[in-house]
Amino acid sequence: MSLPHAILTALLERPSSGLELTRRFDRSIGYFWSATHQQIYRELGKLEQGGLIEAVPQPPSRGQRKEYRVLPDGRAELVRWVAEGQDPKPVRDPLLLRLRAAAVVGTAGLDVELQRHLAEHRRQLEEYLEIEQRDFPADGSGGGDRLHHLVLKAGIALETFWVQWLAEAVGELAGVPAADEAAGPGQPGIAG
Amino acid sequence: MSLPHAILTALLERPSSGLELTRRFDRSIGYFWSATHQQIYRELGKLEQGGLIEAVPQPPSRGQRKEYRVLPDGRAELVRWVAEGQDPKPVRDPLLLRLRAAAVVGTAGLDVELQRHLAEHRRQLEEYLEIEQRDFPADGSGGGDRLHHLVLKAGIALETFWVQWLAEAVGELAGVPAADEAAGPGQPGIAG
DNA sequence: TGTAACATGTAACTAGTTACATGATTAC
DNA sequence: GTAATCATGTAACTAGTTACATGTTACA
Repeated sequence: MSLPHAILTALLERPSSGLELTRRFDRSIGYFWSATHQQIYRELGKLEQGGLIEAVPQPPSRGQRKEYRVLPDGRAELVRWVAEGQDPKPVRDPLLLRLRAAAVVGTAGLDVELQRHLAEHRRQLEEYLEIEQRDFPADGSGGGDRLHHLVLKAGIALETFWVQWLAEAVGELAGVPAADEAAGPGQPGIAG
Repeated sequence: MSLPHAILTALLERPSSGLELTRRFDRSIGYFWSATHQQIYRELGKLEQGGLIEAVPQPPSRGQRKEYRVLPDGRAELVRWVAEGQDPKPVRDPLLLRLRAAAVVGTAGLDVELQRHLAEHRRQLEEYLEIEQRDFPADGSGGGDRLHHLVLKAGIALETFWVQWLAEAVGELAGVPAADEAAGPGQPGIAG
C-alpha cells in the first residue's frame, strides 16, 4: 500500500491541492510511483478522514481549490512505513513476457515494438541525465539531497539497463527469422 | 492485460492442469509474471469460455485434475498480442519511494531493510546465473532458445543493477545520520 | 479410518483504470 | 456571454490479493 505514503511524502515536501499533487505525480514522485487524479482525490479523502492530513480551512465546495497539509499522525505513519519490513517486489514486465511468447509463436511484429521501447527509454534516460546535471552538478554546488540523488541514480541505471538490453535484443531479433513457428514445444526456457 | 497471455504461453510450452501451472508460475514464467492459483483458475475459466483453450475431455468434478491445451484461436490471440503496441510501463517501486520518504522524515530503520533487499537480490542473481550455466553453457551445447536466453539475461542484468545500487545505498546511508529530521522542506528532489 | 497432500474452486476485499459529471475562474 | 482552463469529484469496471471451502487420492 504505497499510494498514501507517496502522498504523505509529497505533502511533507510541499503542502498542495489535489491538482497540484496530480501534476507532481506526472514527474518527480511520479517517476517511480504514478497515480491518476481520481486515485489521488480518493486517497486524500481517506487520509483526511483518518486524521493523517487536514485541509487548510476554507469554504469546502466543488470546483474550489483545497490545500492539504500533513498532521503529526501522518508524519508518524510515514516514519513507521520507512522502517517497515517489505519483501522486494519481483519483476513484472509484459515486454519480457512477450519475448517468451515470441519464442513459441514467432517474433512477427516484435522488432517494431522493441525499437519503439528503445527510443522511449533513450528519451527517459536523457531526461534523467539533464535533471542530474541541473540538481547534482559534479562540483557539489547543487545542494541537492544525497538520498534524492541516490534515487535518481537508480532511475538512470535502470534506463541504462533497458537501453543496452533492448539494443542487444534488436540485434538478436535481426538474426532470428520471424517465422510463425520459431521453436517447437518441449524446449524449456528459464528453469523449464 | 498480461495474465491470459502468460497462461497461453505456458500452455503452448506444455499443456498443464491448474496446479501444474501454479507451480510453473512459482519459477520460470513466474520470474517475470507472478500469479496465485486463484488468479490462474479464474483465468483458465475465462479462457475456456472464450474458446481460446479447452480442457482435455474428462469427468469434470471438483478435486479432479483437469488438463488444458491451447486452441487455434488461442494461438492466434497470442500472435496478435506479441505485435501489439504497448507503452513501456514506468518504474513503480516502493523501495525507491521509501528512500524519498526517508529524505523527509529520516532514515531510521531503513538500513536493515536495504541490507535485507541486498541479500535477497544476491540470492536471486545466483539462481539466475546457475540457470544460465545449466541451460546456456558457453560452448553452445545447451540448445536453449536464443530468445529465452535474452529474457534470462534481462533478469541477470536487473538483479545485478539492484545488487550494485543497494550496496551503494547501504554505504551512503552509513554516512548519513538517521535523524528524524534529515532535511528540511523546500529541497526539491527529482525535478522538484 | 484418519490424515496428509493433491487439486479445484468461491467470496470478499483492495488497488488501479477509464469514462464521465460538475462547479469556479479567467480571458476574450 | 461563452469558451477555455482550473479544480474536484462519482461511477463502473478490471486486476490482483487474502481467506476460506470442498472434494480426491494415497498410505499408514
